Amino acid sequence: MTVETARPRRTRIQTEKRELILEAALEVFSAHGFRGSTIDQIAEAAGMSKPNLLYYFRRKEDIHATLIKRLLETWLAPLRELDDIGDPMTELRGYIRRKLEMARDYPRESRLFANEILQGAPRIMPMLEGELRALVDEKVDVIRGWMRAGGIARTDPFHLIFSIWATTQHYADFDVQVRAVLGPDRGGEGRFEDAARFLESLFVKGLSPRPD
Amino acid sequence: MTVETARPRRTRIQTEKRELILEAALEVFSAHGFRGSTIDQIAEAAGMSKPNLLYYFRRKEDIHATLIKRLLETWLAPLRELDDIGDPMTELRGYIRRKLEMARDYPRESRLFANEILQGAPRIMPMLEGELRALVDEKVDVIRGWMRAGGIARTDPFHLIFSIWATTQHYADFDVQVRAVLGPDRGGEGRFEDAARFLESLFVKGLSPRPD
DNA sequence: GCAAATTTTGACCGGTTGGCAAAAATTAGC
DNA sequence: GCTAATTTTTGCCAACCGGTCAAAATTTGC
Repeated sequence: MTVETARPRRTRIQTEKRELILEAALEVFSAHGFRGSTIDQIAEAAGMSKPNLLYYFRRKEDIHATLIKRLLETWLAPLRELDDIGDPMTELRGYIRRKLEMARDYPRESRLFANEILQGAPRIMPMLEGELRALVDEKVDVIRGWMRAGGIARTDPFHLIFSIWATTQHYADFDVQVRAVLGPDRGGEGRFEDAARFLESLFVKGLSPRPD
Repeated sequence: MTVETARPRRTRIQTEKRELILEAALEVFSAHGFRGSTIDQIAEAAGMSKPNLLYYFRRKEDIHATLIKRLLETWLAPLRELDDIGDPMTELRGYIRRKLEMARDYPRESRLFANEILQGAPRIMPMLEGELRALVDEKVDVIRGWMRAGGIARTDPFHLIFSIWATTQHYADFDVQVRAVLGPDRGGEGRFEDAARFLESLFVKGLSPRPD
């Protein structure tokens, strides 16, 4: 028995306007959280009136839900790519770099997610306990395999994943703090490369097998 | 020229009730953010009526501001303790442990702070650019000294501090995600010790000088 | 170019929210 | 025990917020 996902035939205008609204909503929600954002704000950011916006999304919740659902796809992609075959250390470095690139290129998505988790994940709890947990369990097994094979040091794979999430997403979620502390970007290749270099060396050295 | 901080002589009841309100407000604000929280919620959590609460704090903003100001004191304390004298690696391990203990013992404060930063730090920007930045600069110098002396590996001290903040606060701010992924606490010494052990080994190994 | 479908607008509504004011109740000082 | 100061309650209001509705404007299919 399959669930009918009644494909909602959309007109050209509907497709365009919905996209416009989602873009505006991402901007607003990521900056003020769900309750902190008003439909009026989103409507104004999208350049339309509130009732007009509500013609495309009947509820504020619907916009948010659509945004979150879409975000999760991109969000878990890097972890999904963590591959069994291939050199462990190279795989992990790749994962860290991809996560860091996401924090740089999609900071609003990161903050939207952070907002949701901070408030107790009221709308995505099932996904955390289901899809996310299953995926992490799967990748933890991969990492454990690497540890047994001596490719990386034996540590807690769960907390390893947490620490990669934390350090990379920090640059999106705590961006204003990072900027305030570092001051105006002083030339060079910029913060991103500095952060990438630091994290790479921290994790590579920190996880190298039998160092003494 | 000193700024007169007109000491507001308080009665016994005022002292007690204000404390009660702040405790309730911390609970509410940290869970729902500033805009997501209502005075009514806080009043109910404090066991009093809304107008009664407003007798002690004339505005919602005032409660929040008081909370934030108080939080910052405790928040920066661990970093202030980072001491020049003493073994570098021991100092850093101590700092990591203290930050992790704070995430465990004061998760609400951590989330209050995270909420504030996430929303662009509208109320504490000056403090970030002033007090916090100065303190970090000072400690960065200490760390640089250690690096020159060969006590720890040469890496970017700013990003080192960021990564310690990120990894430790993660356990408070993203608590629900950590719980969802790890599942019900399965015996043993618990998550806290696991996290402490992992982070300690990651940073100690990752920062040890000339490993090869 | 015309009818039907779609999109946009403006007016509105009920509930919530932050905050005020004044009176009533309580407490503190003597 | 009486008075003045403090605390609490009741009642309220104006602004805001999510959402509805019906009519007007526009676009689409032919």
